[in-house]
Amino acid sequence: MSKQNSTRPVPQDQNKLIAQRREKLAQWRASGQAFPNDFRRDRLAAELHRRFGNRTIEELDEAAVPVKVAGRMIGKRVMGKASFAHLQDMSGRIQLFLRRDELPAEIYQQFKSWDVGDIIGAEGHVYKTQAGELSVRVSSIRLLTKSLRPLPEKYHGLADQEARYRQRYVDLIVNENTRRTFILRGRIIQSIRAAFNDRGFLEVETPMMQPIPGGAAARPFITHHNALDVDLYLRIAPELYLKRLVVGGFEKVYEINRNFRNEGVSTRHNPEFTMLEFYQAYADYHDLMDLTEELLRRLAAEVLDTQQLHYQGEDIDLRRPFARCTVRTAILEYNPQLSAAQLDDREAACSVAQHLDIDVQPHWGLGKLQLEIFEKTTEHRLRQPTFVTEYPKEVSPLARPKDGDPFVTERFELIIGGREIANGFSELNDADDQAERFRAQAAGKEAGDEEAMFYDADFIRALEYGLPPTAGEGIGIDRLVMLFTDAPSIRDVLLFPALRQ
RNA sequence: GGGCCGUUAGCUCAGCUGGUAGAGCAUCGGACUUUUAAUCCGCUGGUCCUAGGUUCGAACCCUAGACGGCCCA
Repeated sequence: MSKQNSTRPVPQDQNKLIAQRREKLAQWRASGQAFPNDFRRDRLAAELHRRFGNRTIEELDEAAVPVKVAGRMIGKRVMGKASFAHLQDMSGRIQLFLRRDELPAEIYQQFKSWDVGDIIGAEGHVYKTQAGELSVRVSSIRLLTKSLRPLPEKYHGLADQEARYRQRYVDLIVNENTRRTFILRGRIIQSIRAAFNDRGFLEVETPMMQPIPGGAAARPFITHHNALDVDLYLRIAPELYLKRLVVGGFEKVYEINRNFRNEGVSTRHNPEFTMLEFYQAYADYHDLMDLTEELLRRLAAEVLDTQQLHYQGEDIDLRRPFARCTVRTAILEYNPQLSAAQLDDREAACSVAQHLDIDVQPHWGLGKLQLEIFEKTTEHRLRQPTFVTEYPKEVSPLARPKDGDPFVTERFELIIGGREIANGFSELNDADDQAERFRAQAAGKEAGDEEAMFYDADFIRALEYGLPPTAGEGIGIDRLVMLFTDAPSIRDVLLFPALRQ
């Protein structure tokens, strides 16, 4: 296909197929209103299958239930004086059965000239064919919208990845699996809302445009507000605003919305992606791990009707208790050649990292080195659901230090299929400690670390009013949907993934 | 940012060692009153991603670029 001119006007009648359809539309226009909007359907395809699918031919003939259906004609088989067509609506497909002699004069001739892809409305009664397929036996039928462009071939559908992403509307028309993925995505989000509402959480919305981007280590997008004449950042996380709400007394809050990170695109990264974040006062990271485990089981049961997932050829069982280990013990378990002493000494860890081809930066401390070693050697090997805990304080500037071991924090990540699904921790609610951590981050930024955090004075002020002991967590919705829909790329779970123009 | 692969009819794809491009489906015309990848007969349909270059001659070889896929950073 032509890639460069997607924003330029395309020449009309650029090929014969479109020209033929335009000619049909021109004739249709000449005969009256070509785009009528007064047809009302009273059934969806799935409803017909559900209610009448197991009735016999005789029962259906006897009842002769009148129905009106509408949708896109996705198949058409003309056999002379009788025809079959398939109509696709939001819920599924239903076959139409038409006989010339049962339709008003001329209508059957018109129907024969309509094209696969046209939007039609049909009225008739519920019927079952000799082959046993539930159908609507049509007594009248109308063309509601002429389709000017031919659909992809019915058997192979649309296979070209680029076309599927750029023209998602076509992908959705012809690829059942694509429809299924996005229906499932909607259900997952619906179930998440239900789960949090049931637990007494309040759904909130916090700024997407922030004067100080915070809550994560990432490069932000910058935009400008003309009237106020200020630069604003698209948020990289809602975290600092949600914690302000807990200070305000909303002790259980959650938000499902978009985050933006100005980084590369890959099968796991899109510049805008959807995140669930939630905060619960009077809880700690252990409580959140328990909650997360229950949440995933509930979602799977509600949405997939099973707790055994199949992801890219791998079985992932949510029924078994999720494994729990620390960053340090996980590294040692998966790297038997390493000793604890090598992980606990900066010079030794630095040498280990360099041998792993990690591009070690001089300002990295032991905590950052441990994290890099973990990500390089261990994370991708954690296939079954695993909570990895006790991330170093150095790489967790918003997390509460662990009592008795202040080198690490009360933080965890949930890894499934080698990928981070969730990240949560007991929140740092010591305003002075947080101010100190922000200063360290700001110093890192000065030194050239583009992902380091800004000092957010208002957030410190909020903490000074008192944040109750709180735990908070973020769950990447896109990655969760990938897992549940067996999608190899994040682009497969985004309706309109980011692509070059 | 790097490596590998890809881009040919509306769609899915062939196209050998460089000799002027093919199939299936769809479309169009015809037949057909229970088909469902309907069937049968006949006919259409091309910016071979773009721009240069090599060559008597380029879909094919070379260079640069665009877009996409996968992997790595």
